[in-house]
This record gives sequence, structure tokens and C-alpha cells, in this order.
Amino acid sequence: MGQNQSGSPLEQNWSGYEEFMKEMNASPSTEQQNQLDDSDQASQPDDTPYAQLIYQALMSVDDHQMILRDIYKWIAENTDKAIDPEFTGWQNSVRHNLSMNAAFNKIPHAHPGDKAKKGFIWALDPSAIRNGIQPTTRYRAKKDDPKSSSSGSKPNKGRVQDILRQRSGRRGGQAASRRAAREVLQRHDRERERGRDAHSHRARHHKRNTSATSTASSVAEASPSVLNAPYPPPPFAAPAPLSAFEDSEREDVGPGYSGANGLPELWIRSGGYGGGFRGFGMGSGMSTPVTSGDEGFRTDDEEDDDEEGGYFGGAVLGGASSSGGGALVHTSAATAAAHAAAHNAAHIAAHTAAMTAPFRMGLPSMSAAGVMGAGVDGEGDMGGYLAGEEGGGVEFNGLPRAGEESGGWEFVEEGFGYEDQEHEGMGFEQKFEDDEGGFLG
Amino acid sequence: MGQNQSGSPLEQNWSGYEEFMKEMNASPSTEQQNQLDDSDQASQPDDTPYAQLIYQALMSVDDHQMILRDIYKWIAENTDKAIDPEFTGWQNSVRHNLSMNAAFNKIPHAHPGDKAKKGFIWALDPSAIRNGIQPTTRYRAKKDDPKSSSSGSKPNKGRVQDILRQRSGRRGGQAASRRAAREVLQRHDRERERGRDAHSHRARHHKRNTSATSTASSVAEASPSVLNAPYPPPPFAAPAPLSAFEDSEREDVGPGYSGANGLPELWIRSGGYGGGFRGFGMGSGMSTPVTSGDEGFRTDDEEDDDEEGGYFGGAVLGGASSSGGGALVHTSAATAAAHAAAHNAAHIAAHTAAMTAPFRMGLPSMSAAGVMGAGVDGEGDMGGYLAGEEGGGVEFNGLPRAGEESGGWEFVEEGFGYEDQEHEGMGFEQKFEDDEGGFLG
DNA sequence: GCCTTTAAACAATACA
DNA sequence: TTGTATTGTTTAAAGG
Ligand SMILES: [Mg+2]
Ligand SMILES: [Mg+2]
Repeated sequence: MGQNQSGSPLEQNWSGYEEFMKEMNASPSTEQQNQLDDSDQASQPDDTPYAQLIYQALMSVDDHQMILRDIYKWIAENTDKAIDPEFTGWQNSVRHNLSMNAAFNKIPHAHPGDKAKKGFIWALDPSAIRNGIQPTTRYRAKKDDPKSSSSGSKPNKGRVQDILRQRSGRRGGQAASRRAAREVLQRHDRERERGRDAHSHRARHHKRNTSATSTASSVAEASPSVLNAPYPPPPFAAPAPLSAFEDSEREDVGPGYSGANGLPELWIRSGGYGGGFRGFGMGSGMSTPVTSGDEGFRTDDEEDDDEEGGYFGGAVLGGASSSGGGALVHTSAATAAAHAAAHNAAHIAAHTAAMTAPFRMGLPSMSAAGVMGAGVDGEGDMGGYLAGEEGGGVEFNGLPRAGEESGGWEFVEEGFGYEDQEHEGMGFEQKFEDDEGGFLG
Repeated sequence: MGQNQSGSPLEQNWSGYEEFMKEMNASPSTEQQNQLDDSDQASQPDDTPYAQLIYQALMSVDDHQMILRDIYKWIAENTDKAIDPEFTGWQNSVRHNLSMNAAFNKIPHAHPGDKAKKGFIWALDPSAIRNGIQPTTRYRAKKDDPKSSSSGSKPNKGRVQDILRQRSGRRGGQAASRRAAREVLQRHDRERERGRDAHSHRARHHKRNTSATSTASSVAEASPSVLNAPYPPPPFAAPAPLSAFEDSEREDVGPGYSGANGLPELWIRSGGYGGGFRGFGMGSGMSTPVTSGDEGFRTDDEEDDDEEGGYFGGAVLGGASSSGGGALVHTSAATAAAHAAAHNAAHIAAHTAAMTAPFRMGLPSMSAAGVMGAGVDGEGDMGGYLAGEEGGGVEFNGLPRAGEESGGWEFVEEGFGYEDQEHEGMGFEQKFEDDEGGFLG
């Protein structure tokens, strides 16, 4: 932190605590050593959003990446979130934010052998390093707007994307609804025509919500600037010239991650867990299918995070990763491959290497993706990771196409709403059959 | 259910699991299916949390205990979770909740020889019987009442906690306030005369709830009581006089478990993961260190769960357990010992027996805990289980005191961080060095 | 409405 | 198989 992470809410020790004390009445002096930031500390002694805290945590280290535990630690040390040892809800919140805020990308562990077997490394997205982050909510599905359409490059393409965005992983606190849906499907073989269902559902929720809170609009004042602006880049943004990403033409690609080979990375869009849930509840292995991908290569600036296509998470392809030249973040669908590389299980590694070779040579990302999937699937170690492992007919036999081609999207689209699924029972395979290649599906 | 499990959300219409069906008939607790109670069914159709369902299941039987299968069965019969026979994810959730929610304790089978061989008996924690349970997500550590104040050994410790507690979360809208309220209530409840009237507790909650949601009251109606209170004790609370625990001086000790030998049981506190997280995040292997132990013997009333020391999970020590005289519940840290006894691994049992001998003789808990840890640690079987295994310096060489004593904290902190380990990455240790104890601080 | 926190479900591992 | 712990993804409730 010396240089970075100046934003730590609690300053070096318990200043935050102190403030709190004040608020609380009892004020145990604690002689505050930090006078400078008292001003804003008071304003956000502790209500700094988690996303922000995470941001600060990540900014506090040179490579802007940490594993979950470190993030916990940072927060525990620099905020009062973790004060009650019995209450671990804050960790849930941290995870929530990491998952949901596009500014945080996960990348596989470089070397597996170690001990970091589990989980990923959470890295700040390059654009976030420069511009700060945005509220987590922003990255959430843009609901309400009922697939309004609007952007419609491909007449239906744009639409599809919007939809995906909105719907992606609708799940819910209620798996119940999903489950319910499943039941319904089973019982009366989805007697309804398709679609509409989800909408009405959503609409209802929304409505309820709104009405409930309708009266309380006055408060917005609280933290005005912060509200709509991305979290203040200036204050928290990386000290101007950061080694890693700054200046780079391709800012999104950090050195070390930017493919030693200089090749563009493959980016796939994070579809989340939606896939597995699409209708089946699970299919364990496939937490996250590739659900999108406007472009296989990412050469544009950070703008990508607000284009309708959605934000992109990077994916490290097996071999590439292990060689240090791979791309970056990746989302669950790619997890298998990432892990394969990361853990470096001999056979898998070998296989992966072989499979990814083409990628290194500059194959289009799509292909690479396909290879990636193929390489990993069935390796055994990754077992549950791949959709195919358990999803029934789903396999990585081709390209888990994630991108432009309507094929991919449509497929995804289709799969997303559990309501949409025709597949009662589980006609999973056939369903996707025509999609061919589809999904990760 | 007349008296018990009146909350069953679903009728027993379903009949999917054949496996369960078989048992169903024989099961004494199931014969009288719920005939009515439709009334409250409406109130919590299906989104009842698993923890709650389990709670209901356990409350539905006199002794408040069941084996996993029975719990599955109960849920299958009384909810719609198991409607899709193909989908067994719910069982996973059930196990997860049993494991992670402090309200559920596992106790070894009385007669090992029988058929019960596998697994444990899951029993509702006495405090849960009275006060309901807490969400699994929030509390890993066991306790229905967070180390209340009362004995604030360390003058400032208790205070800090109170403050922190309230503070934590804060920003988050209702949840925070809800939590704060709950905590306050709980604390008060507890430290107050043992009014053990869950009702007042509940009533207060209710009230608060109402006021808080004043404007949005229409919505709040939905499931009023459930909203802000720990899972509603009253409705689900045990029918007044329950065989097992009622009246007993030592309610925490159920018949059959209360040491046939008449010896007091050893209770160690479940530190859950909280300890680990306090500053470091984890310390993998040691899921649950003994984080506290105000007293080694538990002869007091249920109050023990609210002493500042925190709640205690029971630990079965090797020899004791195998002899049928062992104590009761145990948490992961103690798992090794429990298993040793239960499974009767020769060498381990021997070792454990030796180690626990002192305990049986009445050593202070601290010692006992230490012994236990020592005995188990390094056994190999438990491998990662103990802190020492992976936490680096963390060991059960003493009392990993988690609470008041600052000393304890230090200990935990030190060992917990994985950073301590090899990866210097982040001068973690020193960091805490000066913090001393405080952590999280 | 947007944003945040929190709850919680569901997943998938990893271990034991 | 059962149990425990952790990490991740996603919805949703509630409140400012
Ligand atoms: Mg993310
Ligand atoms: Mg438990």
C-alpha cells in the first residue's frame, strides 16, 4: 500500500472503528492518527461498497490480483466487515461482488502444483485499473427492459443478446422457481406456448418491488457522485503509470497475460451458471457455459464493457496458460481447460498442449475454444467441470461456439430460460442436437 | 404433524423415491401424515430454506434427531424438493446445511455394531429447539447467540464486538438493520434472565419488522414473522414437553448420549471457519479449529451457548466414544477423534484413548482440547483437518482460543493465513504482528 | 428506478 | 456415502 491502496477505509488500523465509536456514542479516543481522510472517512467510514473495497484490495498489490482469501484478508484488515468472527456473511458478499462485477476477472492459477488448487486468482480488469469500477449492479442483467430490442444488428441477434443479458442465469434465490418450472414441465408437458412465461414472472417481481419501495426515493442523495459514476477512478485508480497495463495499446491485456506469443487472446463471455440451470437444474459439471462472444478477439478498449454485447471475461486456454502466454480471465465454461492447464496433470497437460497448439499458432479464437474444450473433456480429472460430463449429450466435441454466429447465440438463447425449454423430461440432447456444436451445450 | 412438523410445505403426494418408500412404512415418525395444516402451507410454499426444512424435520420427532436418510425422506415427503427423482441436488443442499449450520449437531450412533454404521445421527441443538435456527450462510460457527457480552473478560473486547456487530453490514439496507436488530435481541434475550420465552423474542422481532417496513407494509405481509426473526422458534419450536431434553438439568445432553459412564462430556467450541477468516481467510485444512473453550465440561444449562466463549460443539473423544460413554456432537475439528472412535481404527483409537485419558480424568478443557488436538493431529487420517496440518504454525498445542483472550486471537491469526506458508507474496505475518491479537483489526 | 447488502439456492470441488 | 469446507454464480428481498 505504500504507493497504492491509499483508499483503505480504515487507514492503517482501526480508525474506522474509532469513528464508529463516535457514532455509537462511546468514543474511545484511540487518538486518531489519520486526520487527513477523516473528512471522507466519516462519509464512508464503512459504507464503502464491497466492490470498492475489493477494488482497493486488488489495487493494493502490484499485479492487481489476489486470491479470494487474500481479498478476505485485506478486507478483514482494512475494514470492519469482519469484526464479528461468527458472522461470515460479508464473505458471501465479497464473493458475490467478485462474481457479479465485471471488473473482477478470474484467472486460473499459474502453477498448479502448489497448493492453490482450488479457486482462481481474481484480477482486476485492465479497464478497471484505469477507470475504476462500476457498481456491481451495473453488470447485472439489465432486467426490466423487457428485451426491448433496440440494438439490433442482426435483426434478432441484438435482441438475443439483450435477452441473454437479461435472462442469463435467472435462477434465483429460487431455485424453487426453477424447480417449480421443472415440475411443471414434467407434469403438464409445458402445455403453454413458449416464452412469455418468464416475462410475466419477472414483471411481477419487479412490480412488486417497485411498489413496495416507491415512497422511498428521497434518499438517493446520500452519495451522489458515486452513484452513477464508476467508482472514482482518480482516487482509487492506479497511480498513473502502472507497470502492467498502462499505456498499452491493448490495455486489456496485461504483460504476462498478454500472450507471450503476442497473439490475441481468446475471450469468451461469461454466461454463468445459467447454462446448467437452463432447465435441468444442473448437470453439475457445467457451471458455466459459454454463452456469448461478440468477438473472439479483443482489441478494443474498455468500452467493451458497456456495449450491448456485454462484458467479456477472458479465457486462458490450457496450454497457453501454462506457458504463460495464454490469455487472461476466463469464466467457468472455460474452467475445465484452465484447470487442466493450471493443475498441469501430466496427461492432461500433454493433451491440452497438443490441443492448444493450434491456438498458439493463431487460430481464431473460436477454434481455440473448441480445442480447449475438447482437450479437457473426458480427461477425468476435470470430471464434473465440463458440461458433457454430466449434461447428458452435451459434449465438447466441437466448438463450444460462443460468439457471433447466430448459431451460438441462438443456442444459448434457447437454452436459457427454463421456461423456454421444450425439453420436458430432459430431452437435452435432441434439443441441442440441431444446434449442433452449440453450447457447450 | 399435528404437533410436529406442521409446517410441511407439501403434502405427501409425491412418492418418487422407491428407496425411501420402503423405509417410509417402517418409520414410526411418518405414519400419521399431515392431514391439514394447509393453512400455513400457503405461507411458505416452497422457498423455505433448507435449514428451516431440516429444522422442521428434526422438530417433528420427539428426540429431535434423525439420520440423514430420514431427513431426506422427510423432505421428500413434505416438500417438493425431491419431486424430480433425477435431481438429487437437493440432497447435497441438505448435507451442506447439516454440516454448516450450527443448529445441527451430529452425534455418533449409540450402537456401532448395529446397522447404523454409516454416518451420524443429526440432532437439533438444544438452543435451536428453543430459539430456532439461524441461516446457514451467516453463521458457520455454532451459536444461537453470538458470544454475548456478560463476561467480558477483556474489558474492551466485549465492547468492540458489540459495536462491530451493529456496524457490520450497515449499508445494506434492511438486511443490515435486520441483522443488527436480531443480534441485539438475541443478545439481550440471552443475557437476560433465562426467560427462555422464545415468544417475547419473536414478538419483538415482529414488531420491529413492522415498523421498519412501514411504508412497504403491504409486501411485508407475505411472510412477516419469518422475515426478521431467526427462523421462527415458536411455530417450529418443539412442542412444549419433549421427552429428550425437556426438563433435564442438562438439556444439552440427550439421553443415550450423555455418557453412559456418567462422565461429563467434553465440549469444544466450534470455531468454524470464523477463526480462519479472522484475518486470513482460511488455513484450509483446518476447517474448524477449536476456537474457544470456556469450559471443558458442560454441566450448565443451555446457557452455555451464549456465554462469551461462544457456543460449544460437542466433541467425542476417541476412546470415550467408542465405549459408548462419549460425548455428543462434535464439529469438524473433532471429527478425527470421533471417527477414530466410531470407525475404531486400531492405532488411532489407541492413540486417542491414550490422549484422551487425561481428559476423562477431568482435565480442564483447555488441556483436553489440547490433548485432543495433539492426539489427532498428525494422525495422518485427518491430514488437512487440523490447523497445524496446513496452517503452518498453527497447531493444537494449546487452546486456539478464539474469543476474549487476545492471546487466542494471535494464535489463530498467525497460523491461519496461508501466506504464512511459503508464499511470501504479502508480508502477511508482520502485518499482523503489530496488530497483535486484534486482527481484524 | 438504481445501488448495496444480505440471504440463500445451487454447483462443483476437494478431502476425508 | 456421508460430512465438511471452500469457492463461484446467480436471484431476489429489502431499504436507502
Ligand atoms: Mg467477475
Ligand atoms: Mg452442524
